[in-house]
Amino acid sequence: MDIQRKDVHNSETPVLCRACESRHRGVCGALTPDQLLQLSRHSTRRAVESGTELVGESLKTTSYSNIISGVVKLSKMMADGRQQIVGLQFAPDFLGRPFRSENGVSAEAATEVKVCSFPKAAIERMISEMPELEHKLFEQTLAELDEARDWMLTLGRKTAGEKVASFLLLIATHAFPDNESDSVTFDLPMSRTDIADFLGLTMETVSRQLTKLRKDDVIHILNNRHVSVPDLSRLSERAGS
Amino acid sequence: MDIQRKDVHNSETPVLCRACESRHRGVCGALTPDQLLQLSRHSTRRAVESGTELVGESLKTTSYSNIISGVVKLSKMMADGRQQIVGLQFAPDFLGRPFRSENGVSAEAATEVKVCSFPKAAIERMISEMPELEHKLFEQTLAELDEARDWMLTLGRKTAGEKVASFLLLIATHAFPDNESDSVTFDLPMSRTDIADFLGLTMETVSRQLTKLRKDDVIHILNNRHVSVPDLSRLSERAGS
DNA sequence: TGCCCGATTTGACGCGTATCAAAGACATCG
DNA sequence: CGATGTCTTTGATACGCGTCAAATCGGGCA
Repeated sequence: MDIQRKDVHNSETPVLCRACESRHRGVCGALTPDQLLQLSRHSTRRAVESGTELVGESLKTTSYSNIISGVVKLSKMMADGRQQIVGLQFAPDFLGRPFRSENGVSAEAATEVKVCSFPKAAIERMISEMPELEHKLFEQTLAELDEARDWMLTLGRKTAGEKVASFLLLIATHAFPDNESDSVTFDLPMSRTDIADFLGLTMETVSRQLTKLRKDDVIHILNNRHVSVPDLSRLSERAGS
Repeated sequence: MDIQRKDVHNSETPVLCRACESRHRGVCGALTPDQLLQLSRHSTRRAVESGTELVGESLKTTSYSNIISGVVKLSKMMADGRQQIVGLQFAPDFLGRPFRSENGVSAEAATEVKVCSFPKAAIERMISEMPELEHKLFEQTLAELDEARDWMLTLGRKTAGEKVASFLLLIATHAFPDNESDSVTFDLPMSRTDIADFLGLTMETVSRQLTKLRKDDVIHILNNRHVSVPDLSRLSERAGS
């Protein structure tokens, strides 16, 4: 089972509502059936391949999207090319921030991504008419802020080994939000270079730390992407706390 | 002129409204005179000294505050004591997040801080009655998220020298949001240890980098706290971008 | 199947920052 | 005004991670 598959719903209806209504961070739980219908008239569903830039300067300013499946990375870059991934978004997160033109974050598909997009004007009208909807977006933003701050602790204070373990734990958690057992299997949604850019490390250091976790039998890796964690608590220990 | 003084308004009226109504990130611009009056009946204004914990487990859950003056640091700590400051809040920021009990961030006065507090119940009632107010809080949260992500780039990808320059720039900017000239003078709102915890460095490294900036005449420091920057653009170069 | 090319791993080495320790500055209080 | 304690600076050394380079892996395609 891979991450993408995990977050796909089996409905084929190309409307925003069906894609996300039952998910906690989705934006549509706040809408009435009528409103969903209205919104879905303007929405378009599409799949983009890994590496596609979803938000640079262009797309974001004209539309918003719900992530149906896949993983999107948000990143910042310095003038000299140094890059930092500042967040990962999983289905059913909302992509594109209201009331902002742009602040220098670019969004790129980390895996193959399916999104349901609709025009900026449509969602902004609905927001102004429906406090409920704004509340939903507010909740997601608060959750993102929490995640950003958690990650600041990781970036600023953890060792390379702890960072890599934290990353694996993050992916395991998001891929299986309600996993109860102590073991998990999943696919890494991104390359070693991306992981390094997320952790503030180099590719080589990420690789070495993964090797160390493998040698210590904390994880198993197949084909560079399939990861299985036999005991989550041992991984958690490695992550610091 | 020091940072605290800068953000104090000259009104002595102990109501929330007077303290923040004209500031961009204040929460009260959205309220009508009647509502301000109503709210100010429940509000209490107080000053706390540097080092006081404003939000650990206790205070935050029962009240919200507007920062009238001073600087508040938000931090996270690992089990073994490693600490990371995940944000600084200046007047007229709002302290205490709606719809959340707590997520492990503690808030501590970095300088002497004046706050205007009011009961959780009062603000939550007003929020539910006034979309405007929620919108205002949403805007602040979005701004905090931007700042958090900017700082993630600093933590993950900048060198010690760039980090320290970025910090000075941050303080200069927040102390004088609309400074036009190329030179500024301000007081550091916190100790070297705090700065280190904000930058993901050690105290010693912060000290060495400050010394280097001083030797290169990018900044001047008096009494370990008074900083003057003759040319902001030179400091900005040191910060990376 | 075998070749090719990008991604990943592994190795050797250097640098930047942490660590440990001591000296110096500054504020408080007798 | 000098003693005391805390914060800051400075110095010497160690080590983790970055850098550069080469080897190996894995997937795509003929």
